[in-house]
Amino acid sequence: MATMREVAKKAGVSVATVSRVLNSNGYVNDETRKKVLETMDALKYKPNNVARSLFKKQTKTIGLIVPDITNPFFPQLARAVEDVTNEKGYTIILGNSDEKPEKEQRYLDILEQKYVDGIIMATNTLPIEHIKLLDKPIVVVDRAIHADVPTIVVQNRKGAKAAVNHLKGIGCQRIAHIKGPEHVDNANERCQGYLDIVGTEPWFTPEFVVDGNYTTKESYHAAVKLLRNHPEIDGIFAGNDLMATGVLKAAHELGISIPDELAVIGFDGIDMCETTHPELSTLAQPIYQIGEAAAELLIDLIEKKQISESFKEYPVDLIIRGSTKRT
Amino acid sequence: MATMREVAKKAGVSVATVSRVLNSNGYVNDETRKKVLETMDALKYKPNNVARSLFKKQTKTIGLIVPDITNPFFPQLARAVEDVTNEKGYTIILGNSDEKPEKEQRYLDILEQKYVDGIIMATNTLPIEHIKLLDKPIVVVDRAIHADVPTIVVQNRKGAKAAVNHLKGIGCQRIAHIKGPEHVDNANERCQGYLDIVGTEPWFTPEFVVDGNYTTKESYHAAVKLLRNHPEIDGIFAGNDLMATGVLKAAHELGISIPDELAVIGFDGIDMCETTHPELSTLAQPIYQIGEAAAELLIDLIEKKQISESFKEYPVDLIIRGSTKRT
DNA sequence: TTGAAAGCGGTACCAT
DNA sequence: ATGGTACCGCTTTCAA
Repeated sequence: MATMREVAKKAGVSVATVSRVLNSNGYVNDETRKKVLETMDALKYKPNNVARSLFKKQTKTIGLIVPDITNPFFPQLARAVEDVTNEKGYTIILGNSDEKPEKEQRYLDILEQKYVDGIIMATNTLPIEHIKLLDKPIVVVDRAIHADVPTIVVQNRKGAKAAVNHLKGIGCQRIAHIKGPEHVDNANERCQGYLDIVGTEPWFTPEFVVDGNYTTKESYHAAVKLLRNHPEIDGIFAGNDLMATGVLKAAHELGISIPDELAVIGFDGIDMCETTHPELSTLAQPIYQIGEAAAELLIDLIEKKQISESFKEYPVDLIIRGSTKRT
Repeated sequence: MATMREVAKKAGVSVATVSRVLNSNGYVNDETRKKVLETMDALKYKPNNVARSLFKKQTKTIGLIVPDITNPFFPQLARAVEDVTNEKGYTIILGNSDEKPEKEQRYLDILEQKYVDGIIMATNTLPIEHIKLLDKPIVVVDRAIHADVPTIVVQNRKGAKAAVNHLKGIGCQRIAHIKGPEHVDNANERCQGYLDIVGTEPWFTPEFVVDGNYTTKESYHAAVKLLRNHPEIDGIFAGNDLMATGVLKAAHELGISIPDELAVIGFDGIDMCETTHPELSTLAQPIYQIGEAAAELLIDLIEKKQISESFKEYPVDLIIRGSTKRT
């Protein structure tokens, strides 16, 4: 790879001049510029961004840490982040944390050493102090961890209430909840929303809340057990769509018809909702928008622009599909 | 952020010494080392990887370019790549190309300027010369583009044949194919495999091959039309699982029962196969393994290790599930 | 065992 | 309009 010095030498100018034409700032004679440009071409010169970053102290790179890119929620988010940041010349480093604080911390350290310009992170297992130690802009998505940290989330509790109310509205009498992981805030909030609505009903029992760990498989097993023990259950609100598909599977297997015997609703609004049969009702998060908003906020933070609001809570949207559409 | 100079100064040694303890090479007195280590701690010193990269000419970063991370095949692949490379101290930059040559080329340029150590790429729209111009290790996955480029793929044609033979085996008499994008090699190979088996059957007509562009939605529309025009079709081989779910939807909507009236099989083996109802038969690629193999190959290339084989073609695995399980 | 100093490939200030 | 040069933070000879 040719360096600036080589270009300068061959073109018979100084590196300063080459730098000027490269960045088109400062004065440079048209003749000279032309010659330099030609030499760059001839030498197939490409600027070395590492050197540039060293001086400028900015890498035009941002870190994106998600629990697991394999969970369909996150690719959509990542895509939005990439689209927005890429547009502005940034590139993203992707990391999976598996919700493990050590992995998160490790990535944070690495990203810091790589001098990324900012970080977008979906987590809440990490102590807030560690995040504050970072002297880089950071935006947290999906899970609010602290008022001081710029955050993009959705109205989990409100959405959960809407979900359960919808189930009640179509006539469900016994509504159960498949809950996400204990240590994940949004799982607890959604569970809380569920409890807000049915927690005081005479029929309610804590047995109606079972753990599905945000995965299809665990939800499936939990649902089979639940539905066997409690055939009276006629509505299930799953903490996310992945778990809702697990419920669908369980119902199919037990010969329970959906939505008539059992209505099912999820949360998230991932693409998969439309590929199940029946299609899955859900509380759709504006996933792409969240990613966009996070990316835009982060870039504003990086570029030290005026920040209008560093905490955004998006509403979620009740989407009624076959799994809760009774005739 | 503290720099090496600050550490050196505070510890009363030279930067060279600090560098030595940092990289544990060269001689350094135990006393001195201890003092340096302490000062590093006190100053919360973290080495600046940009500076280090500039000198070493390696960034411990690799680029991963996929068509669209939103397509469920790629997160699984990305995850494998991340797991393997991260283990060896690398970090990944993710890029979406949308199968557009300009975007691919743009990313290649950016990655080159960022001095990534190597690139893994799923594409075949890019002219081979452009790839060869790159003086960095590169591994191509999912789509073979040229014998000279290290590649990890699967036996598409063979797998497609197995899929169609399976359909025939369960008694399908009229088998159609939903095809992926024209410009994607593996889509053509799978189509070719289909034609190998049924192309010469007396009933075969080109109308039985329709385009689904590897997406659920387009496949759905194509399938609806196809099944309306040709009610005699009793088996469909879709070029990927996403399109197969589109077929499932179409069949449900048209009141065609699966698998008895219509058997459906996909290709890829993404997780989603198990969440549909009935579950989707498929030719499963060892997606995670492919990612691992690509990552390992790339790292060997980067570290200039002996390469045993630079072209690997994995077999695919016929997984029979409800969508082709006739009683 | 330690330090001085020359880079790595750019940027930007200060002269001219 | 152009050139000389110090410097970004680290690594690695070469001497001492």
